[in-house]
Amino acid sequence: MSESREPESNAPMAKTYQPADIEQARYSEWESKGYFAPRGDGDPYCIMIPPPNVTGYLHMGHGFQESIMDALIRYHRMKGDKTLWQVGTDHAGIATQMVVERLLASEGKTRHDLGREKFIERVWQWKELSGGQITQQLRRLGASPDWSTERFTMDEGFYKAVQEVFIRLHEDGLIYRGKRLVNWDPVLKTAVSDLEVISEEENGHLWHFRYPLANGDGGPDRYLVVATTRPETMLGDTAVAVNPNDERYQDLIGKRILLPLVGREIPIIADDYVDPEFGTGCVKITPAHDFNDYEMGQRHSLPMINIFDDTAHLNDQVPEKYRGQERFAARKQVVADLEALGLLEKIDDHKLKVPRGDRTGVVIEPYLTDQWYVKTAPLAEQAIKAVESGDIQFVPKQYENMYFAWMRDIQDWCISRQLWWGHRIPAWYDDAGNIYVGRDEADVRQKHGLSAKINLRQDEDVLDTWFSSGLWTFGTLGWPESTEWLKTFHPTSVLVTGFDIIFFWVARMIMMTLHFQKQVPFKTVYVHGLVRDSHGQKMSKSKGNVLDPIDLIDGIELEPLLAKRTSGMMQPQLKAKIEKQTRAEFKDGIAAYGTDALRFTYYSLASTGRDINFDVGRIEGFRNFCNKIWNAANFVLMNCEGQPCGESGESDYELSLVDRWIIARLQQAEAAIIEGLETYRFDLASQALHSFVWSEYCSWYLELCKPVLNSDDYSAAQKMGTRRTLVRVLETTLRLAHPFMPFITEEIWQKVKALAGASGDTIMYATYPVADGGKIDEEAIADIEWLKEVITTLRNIRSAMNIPPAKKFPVLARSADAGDQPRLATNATFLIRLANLESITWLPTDAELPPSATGLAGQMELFVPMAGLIDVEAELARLSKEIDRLTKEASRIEGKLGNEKFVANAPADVVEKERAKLADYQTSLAKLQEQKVKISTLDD
RNA sequence: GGGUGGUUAGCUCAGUCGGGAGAGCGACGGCCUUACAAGCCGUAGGUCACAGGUUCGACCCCUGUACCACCCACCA
Repeated sequence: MSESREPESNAPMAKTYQPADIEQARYSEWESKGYFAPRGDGDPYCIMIPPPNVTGYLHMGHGFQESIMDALIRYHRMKGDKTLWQVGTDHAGIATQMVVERLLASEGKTRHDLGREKFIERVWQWKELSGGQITQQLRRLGASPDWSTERFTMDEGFYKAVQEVFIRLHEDGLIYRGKRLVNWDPVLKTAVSDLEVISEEENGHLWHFRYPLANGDGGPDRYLVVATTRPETMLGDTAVAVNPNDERYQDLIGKRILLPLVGREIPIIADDYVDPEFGTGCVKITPAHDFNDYEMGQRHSLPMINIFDDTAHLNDQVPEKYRGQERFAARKQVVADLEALGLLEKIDDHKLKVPRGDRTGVVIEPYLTDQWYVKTAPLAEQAIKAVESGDIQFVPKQYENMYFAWMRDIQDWCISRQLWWGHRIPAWYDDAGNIYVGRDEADVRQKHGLSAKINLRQDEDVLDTWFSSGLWTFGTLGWPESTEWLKTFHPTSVLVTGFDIIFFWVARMIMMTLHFQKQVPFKTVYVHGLVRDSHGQKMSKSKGNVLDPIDLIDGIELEPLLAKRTSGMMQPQLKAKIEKQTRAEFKDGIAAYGTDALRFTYYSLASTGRDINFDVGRIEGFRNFCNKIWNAANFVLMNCEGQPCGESGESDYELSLVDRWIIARLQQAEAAIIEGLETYRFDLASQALHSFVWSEYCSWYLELCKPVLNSDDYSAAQKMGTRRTLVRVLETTLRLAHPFMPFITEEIWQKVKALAGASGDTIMYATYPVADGGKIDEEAIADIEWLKEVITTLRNIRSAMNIPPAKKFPVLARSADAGDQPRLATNATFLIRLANLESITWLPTDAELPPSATGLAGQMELFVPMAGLIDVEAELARLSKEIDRLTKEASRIEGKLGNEKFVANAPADVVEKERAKLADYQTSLAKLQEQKVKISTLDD
């Protein structure tokens, strides 16, 4: 990493592009000068950053997402909008608490050793220590948020907003406390929401047990067979259910089972839920440990026996033998004991969905506890309408279906977490168990007229992290105060996010914001895909395929990269494989590509609605693109510095055909790039920019300038016109490219702005180019396209004939098209230079031709005399190939035109076009065939 | 079980209104040509997943199938 230095506008440009020399220095300058803050009186434009975890680090997904936001922000800032990019971080309750607990574990302690207060202190310390990392990394990406208003979801203001929201929702009857089954993570010892449970299919078993009938009901020789995937829960069974219409069991409904191992008598009940086709048609019912059983238990008023403690070990509701056993140990024991009793009928292999915590990966236990809930139905109704009405639009649109499907079937949201790190729930209990909600204890006492004698204790739990992030768009702008910023920037313009948090975050933000702010939080949701590795694999530590955006910017040697990928692994046995893989893919480590190249790679891959596969080969190509721009600028400066180029508004210049052509192409590029930005097609925008810069400006325009600038045949006015165009198109291109490649564009812009007659302290505030249709000179475009075709044809002959690049040769030309001769005359200099010709001579149509290699450009025939140059065989082969191609094309069109229905039904202009094409091909074919005959005779 | 997206060159992907299949990277051949070898010039490479249908005409519209990815759902 290079040391940062002050940018020097007057210093000559380095020979090659060295991003490390410019990026950090430029960023410091921007930030210190306060360029990122909103300014001016334009239309407000605002993006809220999805707040990354405060103790997190930047990964490829962030890099992608922030790059997209920054492009939008820089584009709108340059357009003159009053632009705010609100930045901040999230306290990320579970994730952060887990990190700190892991730290404690390495010291041999648990959070309980410290106690709540000390533990929270410890988390704050950790936050102060590591909290700056991700925001520093954001800076490395060139992100331009307004750092002066940075927020944190547990800062003072958020604390107030969260309390306010909780209290008001409670007052509105939209928050309630209830005892019911929740998803319980026995490692974290907290409830989690439905979204935090990932169910995946795993191999398991279906155990069939015999449940004998109770003594008075025909037992113990009569029994039912129940099937279960979770034998240990039988200790909490309070019924067996059958389908009411199942003929096999009609006589048993209402009778009783003597539950084995436990000795409890439980009823046989009838319920429609039971599928007679599945298993034996008999289901054991454990209302306290299964969501379906819970509902059935409620329907039939069954007792609910909770047999687990909060770590999923058996409690004293079970026979003594099993108490204290871990759930999977208990499973084995129960099966063994039932088998010993002769009650195990059989064990089948069975695939089942196993619910696991998304953080811990442990099996989630349905567990009966008191929790706080948000009643979501009324909120969801508004949220659905907002999207239906188009007040909020998803890009791409198909995500709206996903959103609707979830919203229409939304469950109440369990918002309490049995954690320590987070917003503590503003509720207090008296000794009688009455609940009071308020800002603090004093507020509660005052509000409810509770004397100091009454003992109050605050709820121990904290709120789900997403509860506070749901307030992000308005909470960051000062709510509940009605601030100027809130009025100016809310609703925000667009939310840029991944599909994975549409339910977690986007949906909840929409509900919360509509309820409290009476506005949508954002007008557009741009949903981007997941960044995967080059083979489409998810990046993960255990796969060892993780790329760090900072490593792509700064580069990294092989050894540190290996160390990074193999350290701190959960599964050390994968180390060797990852090492081998990494060595194979990055035998020389990763080069330093710089931020601009990384960003451009993201844009080029950002088509909508699909994940992106990140290939390091791509970034190299775009680093080369940066170098291309760098060198083009070098060339422009070499030719323009100290020379008149109309920088002071002089008008005594003359624009050539070539100048008018590149200006026209620039307008087209501008239109395409803006279209891409406006429609979130960053791939199309970046492609348009790339091809304009490389394939038009560099490959053709710069080359076409050289003859003008280096020859005495052109007037001062013509030269000035060319220099003026050269530098102004470059300057405009830099502005066009700035949202994508902020650093290199600023660096070069500072050096060319004066020559281009531009001024300003930073390109960030320069106006974004707008296409001017009046500058699209169709004639110039047609002429230069013609010129390119002629040059390409001649280069093609050179290559096919193996004429060395340095060897000049003469060319003869003739044409039936009257326009060709003047075109040729006008552009002869360019032709000679770019095709490296000795001469070019116009022939009358009836002139005698020497034996030549032939090429066609439109109607014009180009001849390269063969004397000493041309390989007859090669030329025959070339002609044959071209004749073949044209013949095929011609016959295809003949077929089409021979079809009466086509001629009758297709639009006239289409038919006419086909006819013209055919005529064209036929003329060309005739010429080539004539040549072929002529050359063949030489062959003998 | 329901739903969404995808299948186009060796790889990664564009493809607008239905009318002669494109880009980048890679490959191959030739060049240290006075901005750039991180470059220049040229070349090759496609049964647009498959099967039907609509149409004068289908990568594109319709139906079905296969495979891949993802989302949702309570079958013990």
